[in-house]
Amino acid sequence: MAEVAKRAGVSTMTVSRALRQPDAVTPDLRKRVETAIRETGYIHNLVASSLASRRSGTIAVILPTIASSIFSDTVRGIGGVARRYGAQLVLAETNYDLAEEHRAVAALLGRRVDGLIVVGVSHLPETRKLLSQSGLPVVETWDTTRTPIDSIVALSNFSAAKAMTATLLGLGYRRIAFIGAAQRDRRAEMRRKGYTAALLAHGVTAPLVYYVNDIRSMASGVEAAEQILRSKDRPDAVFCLNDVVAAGTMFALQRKNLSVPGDIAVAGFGGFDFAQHLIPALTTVDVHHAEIGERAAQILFDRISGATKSSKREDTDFEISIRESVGTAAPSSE
Amino acid sequence: MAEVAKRAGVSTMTVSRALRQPDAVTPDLRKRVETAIRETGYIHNLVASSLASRRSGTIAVILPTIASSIFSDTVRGIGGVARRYGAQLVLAETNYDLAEEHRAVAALLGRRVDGLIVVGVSHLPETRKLLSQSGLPVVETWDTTRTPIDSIVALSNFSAAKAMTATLLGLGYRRIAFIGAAQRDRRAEMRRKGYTAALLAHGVTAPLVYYVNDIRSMASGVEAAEQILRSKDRPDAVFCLNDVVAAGTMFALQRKNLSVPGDIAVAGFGGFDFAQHLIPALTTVDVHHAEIGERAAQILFDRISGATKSSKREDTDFEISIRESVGTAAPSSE
DNA sequence: TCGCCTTATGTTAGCGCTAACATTAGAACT
DNA sequence: AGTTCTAATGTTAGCGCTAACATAAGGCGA
Repeated sequence: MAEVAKRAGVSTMTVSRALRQPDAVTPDLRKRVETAIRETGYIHNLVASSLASRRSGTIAVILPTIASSIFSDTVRGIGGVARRYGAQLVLAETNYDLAEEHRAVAALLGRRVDGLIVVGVSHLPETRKLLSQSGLPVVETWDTTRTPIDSIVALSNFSAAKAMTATLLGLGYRRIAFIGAAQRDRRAEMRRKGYTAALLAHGVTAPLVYYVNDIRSMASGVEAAEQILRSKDRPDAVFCLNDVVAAGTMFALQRKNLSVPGDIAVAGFGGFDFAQHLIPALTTVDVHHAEIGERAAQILFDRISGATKSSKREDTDFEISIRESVGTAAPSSE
Repeated sequence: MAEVAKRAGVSTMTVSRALRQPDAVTPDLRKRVETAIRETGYIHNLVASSLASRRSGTIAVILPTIASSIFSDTVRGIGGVARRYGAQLVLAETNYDLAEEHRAVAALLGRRVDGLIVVGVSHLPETRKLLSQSGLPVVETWDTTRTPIDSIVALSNFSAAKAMTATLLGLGYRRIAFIGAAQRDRRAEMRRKGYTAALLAHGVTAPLVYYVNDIRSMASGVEAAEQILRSKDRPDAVFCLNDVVAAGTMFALQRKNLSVPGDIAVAGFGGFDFAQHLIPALTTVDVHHAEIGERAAQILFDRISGATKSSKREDTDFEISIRESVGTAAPSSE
């Protein structure tokens, strides 16, 4: 930087300003600085800049997985807003593991990110402590709680799953199974509870719940289908914790010569792009992925810039999209 | 850090060492430092650490998209190796845009990453310059070239596509169409060329190429199917530049009442996890995604640690997986 | 024309850590 | 016991920037 300054005949401070707030520098000088930068091939050292300014221009996004497009639209939403604010995203993957989440949070705080967007509200106590003590803005997403760490863009997995289950009941399905996550995952668990609640509200007291190990992979649908077929009293509908598993289950059932929705209806959760294209088109709970990301990012940058002082809560909607994978249940023999 | 040092009764240097190379400190002191860290809630400032040590412990991964799981297994492969080396990943998405790639590279060099893994070998001249002048280890992947910037984990999109096309020809298909990318994308382009080369080698001089806009989305398959149906002499097979588009095309064709592979065969590229689960199971060029990531990361860390001095080239394999979406062409009337 | 205000640029002193060297204590030998 | 070596810890001097203040230069009204 010193060399650029010398070449442009200015102080390093002017170079710094030309880089960070071009408007604060006379056009003439700015041009000279830019020329000098080009000639020397200088690259602004953002590490030193972060240390001196105590702002890294970086925000952290912590999510369970980057596989299967589950959260990629949320990231896209965040990315769009981040670009407007000239911030860079650092993604960390936790693989649905709270200990890994803790490690990621610690590392990112060490890198002095300006704020964090986290998927989920379930964290280790020490992670919560770390985040709240850091004083940084934090936005939790994709789940709901009465005690967020800071701000939250909430989605009620419970209500959404309950609504889908109620819809299936309304269509005449009676033996509705739920495919949940064997691994600990609060969002999957809330969906299961929403499912159970809808059944109970309808007087059905015997939920049929099966679990799969890897909720990111369609292969789990094969597992699910096998469990379903082994059960003595076959369900007439299956509601899966997400669209990936639902698609896998739907295809696996068809491979076992069951017709969907003729013999068994299938519904998913998430409203992923691919769901509408499958044959049969997958019924799902449509969640506004990108919007969640955008709103979370907006809240975060409002806090970072100081425009907002207090934590904020926003709720997001969902829609039940009934497609071909769900029909109307034949009048049952009950 | 000064406070931690005082509390533990040591110098800051000892704290630094306890943090960075625990083995270089007496167990007794180490324990005292760890206690002090816990009591004070101290978080190691990696920004200052990076500045002082000139190493950030961070590597950049630059990819076209994080959507649709196209590169997520590659990232997973990189991540596994990075963890072993205690490095953190910073992901940047370019949306298949070289100007965005340039911006990402500039920003990441500014953050003084220790090395970069890039998808693709096609870059703006200034990006190439930036990367080679940086002196940092760079590993290009997922494509091949005789003039890599530094190291490369190569995959011949040309040969792979050629092999798939030859296989289809071998199965009796004669009017094979190719679905390519409307946007500029070297990997897609090389696949198209491989397709054309195979046709030519077989005496077919009239390639049938269609283009879709968004190669990350199954919706593009609908576009593709429409174009195919509009063509006056319908193809008997379609080879798509990737599995996502192939799946979309396959379903869209079926919705237009064509049977796959009865009326038309469909093949994809990539060997994504979901391909085998679809109905019909999707024929594809199987690429070892995770392996590409692992090998690229291994090369990168060998360079970063100084174990390797010179750039390295590794080639990766592919396999043709014929599945249900491709059968045997009925003896044609030609 | 003078002083006052505004805006553009420069100066100084760190940001919080670690490289490199200096020191010290202890072990191992004669 | 004295010497030499080794390993553990401490000291000093930055890493490359920018915050905060200081200064200089121009603009404007009276």
